[in-house]
Amino acid sequence: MARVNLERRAAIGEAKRARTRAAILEAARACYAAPEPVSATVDAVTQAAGVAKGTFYLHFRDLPALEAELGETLIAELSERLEPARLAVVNPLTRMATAVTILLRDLAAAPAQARLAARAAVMLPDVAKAVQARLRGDLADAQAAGLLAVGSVDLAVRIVVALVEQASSLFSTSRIDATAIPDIVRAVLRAMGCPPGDAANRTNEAALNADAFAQRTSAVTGVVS
Amino acid sequence: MARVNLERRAAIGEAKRARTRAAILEAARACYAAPEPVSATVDAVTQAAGVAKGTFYLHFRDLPALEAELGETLIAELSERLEPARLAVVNPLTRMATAVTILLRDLAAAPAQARLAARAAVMLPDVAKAVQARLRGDLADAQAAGLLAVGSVDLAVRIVVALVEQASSLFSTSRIDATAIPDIVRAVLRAMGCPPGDAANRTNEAALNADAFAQRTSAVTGVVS
DNA sequence: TTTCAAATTGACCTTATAGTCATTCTGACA
DNA sequence: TGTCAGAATGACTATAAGGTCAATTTGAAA
Repeated sequence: MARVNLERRAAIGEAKRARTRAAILEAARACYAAPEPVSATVDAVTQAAGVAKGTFYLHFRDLPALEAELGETLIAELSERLEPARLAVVNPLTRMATAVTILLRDLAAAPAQARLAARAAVMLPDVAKAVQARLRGDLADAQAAGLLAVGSVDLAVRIVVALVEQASSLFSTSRIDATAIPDIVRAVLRAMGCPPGDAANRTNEAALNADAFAQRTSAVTGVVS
Repeated sequence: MARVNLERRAAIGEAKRARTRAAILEAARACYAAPEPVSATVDAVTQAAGVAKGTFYLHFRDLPALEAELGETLIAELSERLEPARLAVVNPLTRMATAVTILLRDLAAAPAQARLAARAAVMLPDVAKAVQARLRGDLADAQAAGLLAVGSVDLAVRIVVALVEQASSLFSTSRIDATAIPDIVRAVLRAMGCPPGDAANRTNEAALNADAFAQRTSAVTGVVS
């Protein structure tokens, strides 16, 4: 009887395995983004993915492990979405305003994504941390340039995060729509210390920047049902 | 054998009953205000109260029913704490700033109370609604007086709530202390549309108002361990 | 067509929590 | 001091969720 090539054999299942793993991740995204909070359980995820419960544990140690991976994906997507525009804007406050505008537009356009983001910010500290790191950089620059009225950069970061998270939560429940975005961005800038007129100007500039970098939205938001 | 007076008999246990009920409510407060989020379960509450599980169900239909009652108590306490100062301030934005200052000072002084408030705002929508009703009144007045840069009163309310909730959460984890309060109040006022200088003036005025109404703090915050 | 390592399955176990109820305890009154 | 309605108890059931594993299915290679 002919010998079986074990290494070859070991590679056979990889495609199938990868497909199942992706299905579980995708189902988890859908669960976390569901309109009424489906409690994110292993049973719910596996049922949504159409696989048996045991299969879950072949691919992830437990639910937190899956959440961590999902979080990394979200961070990568956010980064890919925001960095190009951020790199193109020199003034730190306008840069921050541009990123906030793009982010809020995406969230307004995709409530499911907004729900996912809102929950990720609460449940996945790493996602929040990664976003805040960039924000902290911008605000530290602003402080160095004498543009920041808030005493500590850390507090300024918290203020921006609070406003964006609130907006995200309002988008996710459709209590506001995209037309409120400039109002929110102006409020963020004013909170940072911009005089009202200056805040309005920067918000307009941020909107133009966001227009210029508006391509590829679907690549990010199209994934979630 | 002498007859027993049944109506009289029915009233016998009332004091005992009321004491047990109060103990359960108090234990629930402690659970919700615990440093690391003790999951609020019937078992946890009854154990903290030193009563058997069945006793809980003699006094409350279920956990949501207890939470609703706890929420009403919190609303009443907040109202008692904030209304006197609010009634004394004429300008709506300064009134709002005064209320925010008093609230944040209380929360800074009592982390357990801050934790309770932070969780109540998320878990007990009625508490949040009641507070927001007052806030909405102030901000509607401000809009009528042309003091509001935010387009909709509703959005303005959300912005203030977001900032106060973020602050509450930071107090509850001791990531900021009371010295940050003026910074936060100024940021709130600026977000509403006050020019930076005006925001600073109103914040100072609010601090003086808060000083004047600083009595009785212990009556509110002393309850929670 | 047969083989077999890997992938998958789902019944089963464990733990945590909600909620019930027959039984026991308590204490003011007769 | 004995009575007994009401208060309290805690063992009990039911359910939901995490996690395991012996048995079954899959599919490329032989």
